[in-house]
Amino acid sequence: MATTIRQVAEAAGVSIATASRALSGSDAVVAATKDRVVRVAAALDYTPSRLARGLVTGTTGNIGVIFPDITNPFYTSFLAELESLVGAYDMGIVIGDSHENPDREYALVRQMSTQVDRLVLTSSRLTDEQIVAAAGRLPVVLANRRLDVGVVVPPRLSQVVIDVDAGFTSAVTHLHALGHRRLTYLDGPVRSWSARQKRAALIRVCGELGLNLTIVGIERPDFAAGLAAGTGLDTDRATAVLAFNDQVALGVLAALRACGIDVPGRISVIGCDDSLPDGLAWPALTTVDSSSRALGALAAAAVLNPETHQTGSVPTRLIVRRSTASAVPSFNPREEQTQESS
Amino acid sequence: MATTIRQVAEAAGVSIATASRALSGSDAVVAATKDRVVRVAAALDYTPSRLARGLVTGTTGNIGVIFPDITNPFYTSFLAELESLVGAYDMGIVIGDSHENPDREYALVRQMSTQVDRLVLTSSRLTDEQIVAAAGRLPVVLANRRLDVGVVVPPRLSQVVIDVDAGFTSAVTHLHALGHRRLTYLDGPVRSWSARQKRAALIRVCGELGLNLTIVGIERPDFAAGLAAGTGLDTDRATAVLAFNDQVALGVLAALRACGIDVPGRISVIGCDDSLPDGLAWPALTTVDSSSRALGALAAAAVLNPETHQTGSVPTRLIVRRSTASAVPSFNPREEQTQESS
DNA sequence: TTGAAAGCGCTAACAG
DNA sequence: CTGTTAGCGCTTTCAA
Repeated sequence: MATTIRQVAEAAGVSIATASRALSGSDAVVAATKDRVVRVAAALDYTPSRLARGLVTGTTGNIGVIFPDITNPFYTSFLAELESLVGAYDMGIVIGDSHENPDREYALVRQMSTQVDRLVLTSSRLTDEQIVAAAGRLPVVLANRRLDVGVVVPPRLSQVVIDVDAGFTSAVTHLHALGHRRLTYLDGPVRSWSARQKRAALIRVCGELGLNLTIVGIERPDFAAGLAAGTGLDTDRATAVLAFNDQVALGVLAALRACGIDVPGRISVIGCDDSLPDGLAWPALTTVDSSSRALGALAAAAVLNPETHQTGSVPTRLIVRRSTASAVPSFNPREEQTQESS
Repeated sequence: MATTIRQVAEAAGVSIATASRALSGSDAVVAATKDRVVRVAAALDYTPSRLARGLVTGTTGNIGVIFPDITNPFYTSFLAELESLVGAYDMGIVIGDSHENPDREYALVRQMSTQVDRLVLTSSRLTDEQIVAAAGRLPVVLANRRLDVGVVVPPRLSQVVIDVDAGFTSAVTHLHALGHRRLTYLDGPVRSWSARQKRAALIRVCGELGLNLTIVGIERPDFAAGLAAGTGLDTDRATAVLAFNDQVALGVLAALRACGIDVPGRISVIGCDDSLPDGLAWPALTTVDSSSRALGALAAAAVLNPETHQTGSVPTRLIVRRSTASAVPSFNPREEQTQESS
């Protein structure tokens, strides 16, 4: 069994209360005693039980983070940033992977709520009601998701998001200026709030500029899905492809390369997120830059300051690289098509 | 405040002991009572406190996992696999990122030891003594690391590793058969046990086959480092490059492509690990396949069975793809060089 | 400045 | 079958 404070107290010849005070740096204990206790504790390799402390103080020193898929680099870098910032206050981090399953996510929320001080829900697949309920148990930070307008936001619920509007507007404007008129969008997960945001922005801008938009659903927003989508791509239907994220765009790039379709000569490709190290994509990928690290930083700030309701938003902007160029003159121009989705 | 078992007991008109028994599925409760308690608990949205339960039972239902760098996909997929397997038993997962810092790692070990049942140390940068000390506090699973021969292994310490020997032997043999005689190796982190293993295997095989080996140290085993190393590569010194992992190899590939150096025409490249989705690398990367997912599965098995000391090892094998080919005849053959390291 | 005692929420003997 | 009681390790009043 591990050393307890009781053993420390006995070895130091003081009461448990005094030992506790000495160890927690209370000023209500004389220096000599304090020193002795601290020394004894070190000698005994004493580590205070977080469980016991948590039970009495009501705070555990842990924060919980839940993802839909921990394999996705978007969440990994989010987590890395959050960890760096929060870890400095020596708080522990409890993680949970919902595997995109709302039921499992809610089970995780309940399980965690008894052992963490605050909860970070990334791209939550829960309903607004469930999220509000969770916020009733403990302070919650919603990341990459916002409650619907009209839902009353509980006091201890913070929301940090990525504002895709500017970036997507630039992306489509950029394509339009290059002469593109038909765009295919590879959409994100069905339950994803951010996917909905991106889709809405896209539909709006394409409508304004008069671009024909084809929306294609994919299974998971990863490289393999992009590869599959890129392989079956109808190059007659569009001269440009925009992907939900960089992983998917990378897959598209690989597929087109394998098919011998030139990028950006025959078709232009745009990604989203900054998850890719510079030089990985070939050709270099034009992308809507939106840092999940920055989102992690925002979440960390909200976590560390749970009393004040926080709202934050990460800006996006277009980074133009090699994968976009002028649209080729259409060989067999078709009649105008209406927007469709799958 | 959250609902406690006491409130459930009162509302159901039973003692808290009975409530506890009913909720934990004990058979020593009559069905009617049990039903009533369970129903009341559900109505009150009761969630048992893991802290309180842990304090009395001595088991928390959590496992701790510590990494040197959670950003590295090697650990991400390790974690994903571990999580799937362990999560099924609804155990929680507490993570810690040591940032390659042994002091921080040991602090994490201590902090975690009071709130998890078992600890998984991946690629630990601790000393053997520290690891043995940790195993004295709680069952430990060492992943991607093994204690030095001669160190007595404590009863509750399991060790799971990747056996790089076969894979690296094949890799060098493969290069040798293609006519390569000069090989550059991009080495892994200084404190890494697995890097030492790979280096040792390489030195041995190169010695046996008579290949000239140049070992180059890199900072972090990631894409950027590979890019840097690839850019400054001395193509006179070697006709083949072997990288510590696929991330680094990918960087080398990108650098050579940018420099207009043909792969595998001018130089062959080999990676390590299976962290890359198929089709990502261009040209397709010949690699020493070693699954970190498989390592995660081994770790999960050891975690779930802590009483029996476990030892496991993931096999490796060479997967030949496009990035390796015959060595070009040397234009300016130099005199034989001896092995060196940097 | 220190100690005694209460109690955080829960489980596990031990009686009844 | 159920209730009473005694803690798990710690912090925090309240007295001394």
